[in-house]
Amino acid sequence: MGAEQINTVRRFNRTVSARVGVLHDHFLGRDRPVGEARLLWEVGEHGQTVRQLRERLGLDSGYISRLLRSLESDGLVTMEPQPGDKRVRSVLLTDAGRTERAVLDRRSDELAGSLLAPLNTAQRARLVAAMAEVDRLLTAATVTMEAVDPRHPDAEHCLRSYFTELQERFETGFDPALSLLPDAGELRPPRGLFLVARLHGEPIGCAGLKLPPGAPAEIKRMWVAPHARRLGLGRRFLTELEERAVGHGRDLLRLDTNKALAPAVGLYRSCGFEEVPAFNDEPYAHHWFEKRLNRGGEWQG
Amino acid sequence: MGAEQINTVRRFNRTVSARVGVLHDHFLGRDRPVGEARLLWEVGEHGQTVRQLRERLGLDSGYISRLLRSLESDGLVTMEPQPGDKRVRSVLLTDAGRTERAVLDRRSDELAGSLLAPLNTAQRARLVAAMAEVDRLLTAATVTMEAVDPRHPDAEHCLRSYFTELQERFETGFDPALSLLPDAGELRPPRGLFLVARLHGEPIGCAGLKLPPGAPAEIKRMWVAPHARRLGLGRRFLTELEERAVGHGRDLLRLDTNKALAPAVGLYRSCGFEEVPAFNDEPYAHHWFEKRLNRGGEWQG
DNA sequence: CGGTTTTCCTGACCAAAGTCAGGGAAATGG
DNA sequence: CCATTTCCCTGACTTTGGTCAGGAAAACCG
Repeated sequence: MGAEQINTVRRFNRTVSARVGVLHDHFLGRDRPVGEARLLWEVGEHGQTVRQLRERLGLDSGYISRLLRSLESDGLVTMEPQPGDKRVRSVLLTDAGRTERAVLDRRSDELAGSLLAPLNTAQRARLVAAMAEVDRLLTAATVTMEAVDPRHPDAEHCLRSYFTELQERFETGFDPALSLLPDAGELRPPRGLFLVARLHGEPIGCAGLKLPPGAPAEIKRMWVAPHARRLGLGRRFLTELEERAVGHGRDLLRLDTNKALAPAVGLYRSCGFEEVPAFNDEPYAHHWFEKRLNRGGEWQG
Repeated sequence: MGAEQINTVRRFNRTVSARVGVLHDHFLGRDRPVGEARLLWEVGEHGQTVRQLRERLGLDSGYISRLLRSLESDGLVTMEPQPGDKRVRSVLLTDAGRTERAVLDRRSDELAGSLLAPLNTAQRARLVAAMAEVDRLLTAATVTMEAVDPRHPDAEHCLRSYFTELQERFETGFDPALSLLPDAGELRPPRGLFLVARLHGEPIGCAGLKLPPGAPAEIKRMWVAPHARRLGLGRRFLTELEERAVGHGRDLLRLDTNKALAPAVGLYRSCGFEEVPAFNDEPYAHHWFEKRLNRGGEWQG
């Protein structure tokens, strides 16, 4: 990335910290400490466990406990042990808490309005569009990818969602028993690997890589959660898997896919995969692709 | 502004506070309090007066004095009375201070880099472009406009810059003595008014309005500093002056201008001004415009 | 020249934010 | 069923950020 880009980002950071960051906190915490206000906000309509709050806000457990006690004594939240595990405590908003949260909500609207107010219609439209773009791309940049065991709860969550989606999208439905499904062992070192993408700790996508000895590497079970699409995650999965395949000394990467997954087919093509004749008997596949990896992983960014 | 716009801005505020704001402070203040780090940064290469620092950071005078003393005892800054006015104290970075500031600088680069790193080339380019747009428009939204006395130092600063610019741009040069210059009294209530635009307290533009009894209102001496152009300030001045003219019961607004000021001529046209025959003997004018204000001030956002 | 204003500094004070060590109850794992 | 771990709470503590009232020195103004 160029120095010019870095400078633009720095100017942005500066302007936005000053204009949005500071105001945000002052608006939010007008009649109660910012910490409490943020916490109240994070509890949300449906309640949260203490652990979830701690992770999301990145605060010390003792500190958060004290903040919660303060909110509780103000009658804004109630706390009760979870049925399943009585060590874990759930935090719920009371009616008063909900009211207070609505106030924060309104302030947040006010702040947003105050940013737009001095601008004319055309400028507003442009600012809002640019903000949406920044939001989308920063969110994309926040997504982490990590290799995990295919039995990991996050991995299993993604796989279940993946199969459910296939059932809905394939004309013929989808029966895992008929498909050439790799078992977990094939997607776990040393015979393969399995990536999970997460946003704020929540799993939002997965992709597996088979590394069979003496045969080309093969991508399996790539999936991105519907609400996380259009963030370039598919591309990022492919790049990451290519790099890892190269790292394992492979020079050819394969995959098969179903015609119902049109966006995926387009993605493969645009990432340099070429359609080839069937290289397996997967009954649900209509397209087979492969890509040479000689100097792979550098085709884009 | 629509609910959809507000929501986009709110999502933006949230994402950006979390990603940029928090990181910004933590990166900056890794080994010294954020307050001190920000202050050290603001002192900058060329030094600042205490007053300038106070205004820019918006901090209490006692607080800033203590922060400075702490930086001084760490050997990062020196303070000395200004030659001209010994009450005012100038803050200067020592070599150690410069080194420390360079560290902050590098961290700021790192933060910027870490935001871009997970993205591919195309995404980076789009993010940087969108950030530049947000920066530009938020800066525009930060500009304040205030009516001041034409003798106010900020007003005089703008007027001097304005005349200097006219001298450079007019083919014939510009001699104030030959021009139909309103005296200060004509641009001060009750006979008129004078607006100054400021960004972070610095004057960056001006515009005067004559409200002669029994004659149409007239715009005079509109100027925007070169570094603040393309922010829509010209439009904003016109809108503001139109509103104020309407507020004073006027229904016609006039102005004259020189052909060397092409962008201004374009602006007047696009804001609904129509060219009319000369209505005065201004020797430096080539174009005369007017605009009906029946329901003025609502033509745009 | 004498009163007023400006500029910065000082000391006293405070709340918010955060850290750390430990402890009790519940769950887990051999 | 016992040792270990997990989860949270508690109390004691520190740092940071910030306010306020006043005060000394310099500059300004009539």
